[in-house]
Amino acid sequence: MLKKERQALILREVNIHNRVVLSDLSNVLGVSEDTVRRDLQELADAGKIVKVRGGALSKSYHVYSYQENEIYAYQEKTIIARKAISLLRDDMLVLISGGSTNLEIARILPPDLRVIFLTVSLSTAMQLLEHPNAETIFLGGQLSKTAKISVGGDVVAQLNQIKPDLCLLGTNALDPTHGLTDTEWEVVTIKKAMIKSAAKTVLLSISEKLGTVQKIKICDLDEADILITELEPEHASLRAYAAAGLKIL
Amino acid sequence: MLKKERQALILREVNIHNRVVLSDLSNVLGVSEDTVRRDLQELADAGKIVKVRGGALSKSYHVYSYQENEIYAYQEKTIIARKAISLLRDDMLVLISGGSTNLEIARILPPDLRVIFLTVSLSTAMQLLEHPNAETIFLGGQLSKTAKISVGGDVVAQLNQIKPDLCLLGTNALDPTHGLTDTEWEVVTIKKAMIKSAAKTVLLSISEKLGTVQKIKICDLDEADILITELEPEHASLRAYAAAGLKIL
DNA sequence: TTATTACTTGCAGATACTTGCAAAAAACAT
DNA sequence: ATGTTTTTTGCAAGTATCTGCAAGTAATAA
Repeated sequence: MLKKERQALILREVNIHNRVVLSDLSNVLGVSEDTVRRDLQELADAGKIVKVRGGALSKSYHVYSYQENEIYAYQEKTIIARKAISLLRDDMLVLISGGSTNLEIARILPPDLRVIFLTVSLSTAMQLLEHPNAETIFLGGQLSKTAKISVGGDVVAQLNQIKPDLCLLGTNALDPTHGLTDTEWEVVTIKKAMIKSAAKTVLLSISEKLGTVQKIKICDLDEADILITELEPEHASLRAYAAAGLKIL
Repeated sequence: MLKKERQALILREVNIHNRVVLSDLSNVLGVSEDTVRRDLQELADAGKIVKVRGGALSKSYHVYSYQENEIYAYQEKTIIARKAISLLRDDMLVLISGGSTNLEIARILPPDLRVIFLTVSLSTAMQLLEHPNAETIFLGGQLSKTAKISVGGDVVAQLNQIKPDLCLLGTNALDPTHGLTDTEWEVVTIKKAMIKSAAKTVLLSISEKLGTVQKIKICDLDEADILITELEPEHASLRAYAAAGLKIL
């Protein structure tokens, strides 16, 4: 059998069934596993499949790619993400919300970190799945078209039954006197439940959002524990938040 | 034998069998391998065949290679999606699985259709959220890294408590005698529960998957109700499935 | 931990390809 | 027809690629 023929057959198999196993291919094609492995490697190098240990997967299963340039204030969010990651330890149970900062956390999560994540956000979940050692549990429910997260009583009920070590909460608006606020009733309900559920709540916010207020209140600042921004902890604009009882990172 | 004559024979052989092997041609034509190699090279230079090491392939054989970013068999999947959509009615409760065919359904869903979707697939859910009138409920649980769907007992338990009108099930492998099969234990468990839960199950499959078998069985064909492929319902390769009790669309 | 499985690397035999060349064949002109 | 030119062909030497094996390493499972 010609090499190209063999590779075309492999590619076809991957495209039809989404995955192939190396040893199966070796049997079916009548060549050594080494040869199949090299074929898979070539197809992967050509970007036609995704090579994984013991076989290969169709590329369409990995279409979710996110373009860092499109994210507003990308630099700041990366700094925040790094700080947040420093709080994570192996075997923690971490509740994580949606938003681009949390997406960035999921993206740059150290590969060897073994954490169990609970999330209500579709995009955060998608990104977490790319991580080799993270386990991801999605709290299901009715999906909000705007926020792209699970909302509704079911989610709150599920949140009441768990006790995560940490909640990484993306914020919409944050103010020393008005506390944590947001725009959507459904989202507020979920965030309230998340904060109540977690042992510690970490607020993630770019400094631009400091001192801004939205229409619906989630909670006062003292109900959260840690605030992470891209600024130095001693920065003047953070003093009011430290005074409100938040630990600043 | 004249050179032109020889090349015409080679070209015919390539067009009929999609492939030729250099050594075979040398024997059949009674010329040295070098000569055949030069002939193949000329035909390749003229763009009539594709030269590969050890032989040559017909140009159409390479169709599979040149659809990089596109979904595999996109045309076929669109046809299937349209047929599946014809089954949907306002106010139906529809269970929908993952896979690119279901993604296409979600993408081309008529905007005025008011359907409640239940899904375990992250990407299907994402796409459904783009629809103005569809309500989407995500059945949460532990997420499978490979299939990107919720798996585990929780999901099965949730599925047991609902009675959807329709289940749109993307298939991996389908065979008249071996029934519906798949590659992953967790996925099989979920699909079983989906089929059991729904009043009617619709199997979505491109014709290439017909007659293929994977390692783990989901169910026999008679446990599903409708089969949708891109082929005409009367097509010969569908007869065995109709005989097994499936309605063909 | 150990056992197992998959992967990497290097290597050697096999196979296929390139190049140059000279003989054979074909084409052409006289 | 005959000789000349051009093209084609087969061969040989050297090179490149492919393939399977083996030893060692890394990742995963028990």
